[in-house]
Amino acid sequence: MGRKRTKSGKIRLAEVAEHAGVSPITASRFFRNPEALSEAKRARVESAAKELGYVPNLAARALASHRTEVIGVLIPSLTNNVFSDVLRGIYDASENSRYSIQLSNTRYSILQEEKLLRLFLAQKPAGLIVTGIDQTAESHAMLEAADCPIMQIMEIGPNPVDMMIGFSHYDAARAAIAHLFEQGHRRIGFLGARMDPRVQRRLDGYQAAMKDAGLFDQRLIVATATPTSVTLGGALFTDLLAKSPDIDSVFCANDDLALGVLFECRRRDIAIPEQIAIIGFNDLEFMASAVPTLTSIRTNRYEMGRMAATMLIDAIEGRRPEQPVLDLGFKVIERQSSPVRRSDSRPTPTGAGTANKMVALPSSHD
Amino acid sequence: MGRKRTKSGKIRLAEVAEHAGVSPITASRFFRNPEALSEAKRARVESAAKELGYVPNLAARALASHRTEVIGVLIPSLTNNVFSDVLRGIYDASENSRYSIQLSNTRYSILQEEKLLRLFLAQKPAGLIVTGIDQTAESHAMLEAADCPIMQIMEIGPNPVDMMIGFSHYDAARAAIAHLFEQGHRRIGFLGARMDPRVQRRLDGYQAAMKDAGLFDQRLIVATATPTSVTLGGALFTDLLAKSPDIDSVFCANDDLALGVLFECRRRDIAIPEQIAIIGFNDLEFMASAVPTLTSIRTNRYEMGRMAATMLIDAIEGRRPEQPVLDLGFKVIERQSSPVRRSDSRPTPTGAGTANKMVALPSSHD
DNA sequence: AGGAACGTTGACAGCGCTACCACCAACGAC
DNA sequence: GTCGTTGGTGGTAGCGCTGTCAACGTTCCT
Repeated sequence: MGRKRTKSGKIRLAEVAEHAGVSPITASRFFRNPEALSEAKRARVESAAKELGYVPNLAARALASHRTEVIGVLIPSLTNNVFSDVLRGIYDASENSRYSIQLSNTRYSILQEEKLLRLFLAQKPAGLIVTGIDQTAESHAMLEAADCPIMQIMEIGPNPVDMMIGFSHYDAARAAIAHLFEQGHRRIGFLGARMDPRVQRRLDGYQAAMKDAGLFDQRLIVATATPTSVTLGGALFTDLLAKSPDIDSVFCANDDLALGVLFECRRRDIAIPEQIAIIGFNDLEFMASAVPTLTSIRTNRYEMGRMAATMLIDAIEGRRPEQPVLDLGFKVIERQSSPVRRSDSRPTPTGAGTANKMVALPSSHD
Repeated sequence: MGRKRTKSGKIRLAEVAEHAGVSPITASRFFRNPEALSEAKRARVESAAKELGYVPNLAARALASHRTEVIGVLIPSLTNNVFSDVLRGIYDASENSRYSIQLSNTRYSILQEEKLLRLFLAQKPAGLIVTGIDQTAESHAMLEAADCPIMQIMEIGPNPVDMMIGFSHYDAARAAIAHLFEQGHRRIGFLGARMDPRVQRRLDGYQAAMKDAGLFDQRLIVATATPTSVTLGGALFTDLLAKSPDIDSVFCANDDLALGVLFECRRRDIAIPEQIAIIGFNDLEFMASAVPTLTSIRTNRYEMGRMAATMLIDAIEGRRPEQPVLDLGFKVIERQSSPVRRSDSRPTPTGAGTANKMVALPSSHD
């Protein structure tokens, strides 16, 4: 059939064109912009390609067209459940597109991020997804100068490079504290691990809420740069108890820590929620299953990834979104670990806001 | 300086060569095989490249050389913690190599895997990492015919396509059951979710061990195709209790299920380990932190990913391993959820093997 | 001394595809 | 009827790099 083959025996576009009785350029157009072809030729090329089992050579395409069909994704961690949900959304959204995902791990280092960004940009990606809004100045400049759509995820903030999708960690933390206030708690501890920018903003939200209520106390805060884990949750809670034995509740910056606190309370025979209330962050699956079930802040991680990739692909293909910044909000999911305190139903401290329970809140941008 | 530039303003190899006062091909060799150059030219090219900020065009390289520097990775799930550990190992190992990772999600479908394999192979990857040993016949044929190194991970089995790294899920399950036998348990339930080939083999191992001991009972098995979760663990355990109220222990095919069982026991006021012993699989981090701490089978997931990528890269570069199949084994990690039963110290049933506690076992291939 | 052998370098010709421009018919507007 | 205009098509000329092979100088052997 095909008289000329590449050494590897692969079918080239020229063979398809010949088989279909059209010029190579017409065949090429079929794959890039089928609408430009007449009905007849389109059908001919299509059947020829199928018959020959043609698969385009992406390297040649990239070389000739000066662009690739690669979407670069920079995330800080592969271990963290939070990111695997986001990633799943990204992969799902890209699956039926022509774009492929190129994933890299910054390990929570903005210097590493800068290095990877340089690497990515050199290959002219079709688009880029980066985590957060805390890039180095150099990274920021590169992103600004990039000639492809950029999507920042996980957070929203004031100066999007291009598009942005996320939620306010600050507001979410405030809502968590507001919830505990409503339930009658006053001595609310904070547990944080890793302390990346997003956790830091949760801490900021916590501090603001506590200060507004006149309840701030430095001794209520236990934070570490150590990567998060369930075990660490127990350890941090132990520290917290040592510093502030009189706490009535704990806000954990993520759910792993909350689970660790739950187990530590079991070990110490501390009753949840009677002695200590717990609220987590992210609403991982196990929170609804624990005993007692654990209150948490639900964030739309899968949706965030899916939307990010979808919007990015749209932008790549010229369909720029009307609204480049999307706030996916969060929900306070109330469970057994933070019920209303009947015995102590003081009014909600002022200034702490009033989160509607179980209702999605678009986070107002700081 | 550079008088000729690509439209995008990028430095090309030719510029570097000119700047260094050598021919383009010499400059090219510097990046592929620096040892072939003389000391002097090597230094000249190196400094010229650095000075100009040269970044090679991978598309052009791929087109000219008929190969890419991409390692394709096919995994069944992005959600499962197990795979994120493996992936982290793969990414870590590839990070300082010239190879980049192209990840795709088969969603536990061998048909999807076949499709993705076809796609990958068309782009001539430098190497391929696939999960498990249960490919379609078509996939298997493609892998056999591929002209790049192939690594199968997560399992070991009799007929490696090329290289293989993993452990025997069958043996690991048998070791889990042997451990429970040793502790004096007889009515051992099995809980399984998803029932992918690896979980199936764990079930096989469980069944074989139980049959060998003359303790097999179909009513002890609860398995579902539903994806795993902590909540599901509770539900499956509830089913198990309904079918076999007299169980003395449960082998959970993964740790999420084990955690779900733990919580369900709390809800039902079933004492662990006094009434029911629990053993999980994978030894996720939280198992050591739960109350009581949970016995599990430790598998070397990160190491598996790291070794897989390392060996694959070695093979790509011509350093084929002396031993193409690597058994990473497993460990029984004994914790509070499965202590020795003093009150009932019958001898270990025969035929169930005797796993050395806490000692790594290379899994003998079925 | 002559030749082989080696290490180092360069010229040339593409890899498979697409950007760019030119072309041609068919059509309507004036 | 002439002129644009449009939609469809094709020719040409690379994209930036590397495979291949030839050529060169040097060293070592006989």
